[in-house]
Amino acid sequence: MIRGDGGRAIRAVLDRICDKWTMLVVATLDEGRLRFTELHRSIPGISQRMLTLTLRHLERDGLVSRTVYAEVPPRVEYALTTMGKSLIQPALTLASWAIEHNGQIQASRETYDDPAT
Amino acid sequence: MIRGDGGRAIRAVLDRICDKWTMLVVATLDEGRLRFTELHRSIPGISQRMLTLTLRHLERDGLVSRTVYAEVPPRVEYALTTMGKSLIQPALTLASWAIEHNGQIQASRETYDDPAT
DNA sequence: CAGTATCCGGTAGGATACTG
DNA sequence: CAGTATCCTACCGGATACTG
Repeated sequence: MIRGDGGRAIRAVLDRICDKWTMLVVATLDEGRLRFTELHRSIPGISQRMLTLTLRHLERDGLVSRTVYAEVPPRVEYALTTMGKSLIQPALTLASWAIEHNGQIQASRETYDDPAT
Repeated sequence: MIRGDGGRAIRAVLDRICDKWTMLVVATLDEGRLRFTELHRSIPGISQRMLTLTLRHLERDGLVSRTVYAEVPPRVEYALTTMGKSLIQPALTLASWAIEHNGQIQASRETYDDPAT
């Protein structure tokens, strides 16, 4: 199935979720709707710029909803849409694989990098 | 789980499979062991350079095995390792999600990009 | 608070040419 | 056949400063 369309299907997802922050933002929002600053605090290391960009992309793709409240000071809340939530399970499947095989991969790298072998 | 370690687990996979060609190479090798040129032909658009790099990374991570036959002209065969094969299922889960939601995402983008709205 | 604007360095990856 | 070696560019993403 992956190669069925010349890789376009799988690439469609990968292009969407494989940047540095998207999965992390989605995973964070899985715990509930959050404001911009709360997200910023919840994701260590992300810059304002990248958080904004990531959220805009997710909003454009319909994975995240953005709600602006007409208050002073302004309040903006982000939440996963139904489609956004549906991404969590496939992502978890992949995450499980990562956790399960991370040790083996690290070991393989050390062997590969070791000039003595 | 995704955020449990600050996103390191999921990022470990993503960093490994999210470059432009890795998943496609893995998926192609799922159909059987192949030589360099066969892979090159099977994956439209990939350059020799990127195919080599991708294969080296996969080999380093222990996902792909490389067998050199002492012949003239040289023959090199690539195949998925057991761990490499184990990546296929999680990848398929993600691919299914992609195929299932691609239409919805495209629609969302068009709405988002339409200045009339 | 929730962004935008600008600058800037590193790197992914394409094109091309060469080799054991 | 199965790669290296180089060059070159686009763009990802960090740092910083400014704003409704």
